[in-house]
Amino acid sequence: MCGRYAASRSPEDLVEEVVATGLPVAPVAATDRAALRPSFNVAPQQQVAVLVAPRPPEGGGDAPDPAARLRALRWGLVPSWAKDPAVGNRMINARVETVTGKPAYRSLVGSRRCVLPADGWYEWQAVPKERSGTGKARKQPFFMAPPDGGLLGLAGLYSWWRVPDVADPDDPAAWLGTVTVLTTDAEPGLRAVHDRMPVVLPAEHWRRWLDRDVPGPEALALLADLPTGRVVPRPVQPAVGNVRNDSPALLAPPAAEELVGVVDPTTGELFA
DNA sequence: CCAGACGTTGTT
DNA sequence: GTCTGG
DNA sequence: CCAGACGTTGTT
DNA sequence: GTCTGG
Repeated sequence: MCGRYAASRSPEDLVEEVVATGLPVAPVAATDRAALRPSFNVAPQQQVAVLVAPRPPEGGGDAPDPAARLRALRWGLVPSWAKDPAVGNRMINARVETVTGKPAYRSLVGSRRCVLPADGWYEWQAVPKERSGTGKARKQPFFMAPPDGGLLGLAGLYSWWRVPDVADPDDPAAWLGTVTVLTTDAEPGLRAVHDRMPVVLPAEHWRRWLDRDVPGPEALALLADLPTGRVVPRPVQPAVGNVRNDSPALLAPPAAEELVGVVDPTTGELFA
């Protein structure tokens, strides 16, 4: 499901676009700026741009800073009890149906919710070998995105904790920030490619989803009955499979011969 | 009780 | 087959 | 998610 | 940390 996506906007453009939705966002910290490289091929274990809640009031009685923050977090959640950060290799997704029952995720639902800004995400359609002209099993990548190029917000959970081995709290290595993407059943228009998809949260829900004062169950209720049809699939270059490839050319339509045996998800028929 | 996992996807 | 690296 | 490795010794 | 498996 969601193990690869595109996020090609600069941090400054992201902030501007999110502010335009009505959600205040603080300027990007210099330390995060360098990590927030625009990319057409974002992969697990990389630093990704994540919207997190406004900073809670510090000390006593101060009003909270109302602005959300755009932070760089590592994709692949590492819970604070993890002895080996390699557990994050497997925790790139959390099923929304079961998230409240999972030890690795349950505690995050109440106060560590986030939004991952994205252009769209990639899914690979399995092409059975008997259908592909070559007689070999293949996978054809699709890009799922709004036709108008609009910004998506993927619902996620994150973790942020002090690494005890590093003495200096000002050392960037003294803190580990990681994130996972919530997944759900694919909407009907996408199921011919893949049966799961990330939870795509409309911009009008971002503020409450991020709000630490909104209890977990109430926040999860925001994810029920989300609108469908905003995202449409289109076949793209197989080169997207290698994360070292990163350019807008990945989104070009493949040659017709690449699509032998591939089901057009918009019609359910094979590509001609 | 301690030891060990803690996750999702897709596939034959 | 399974894990790591990107 | 896919691509690519899958190993050890000793050396700078 | 917290739950499951033994």
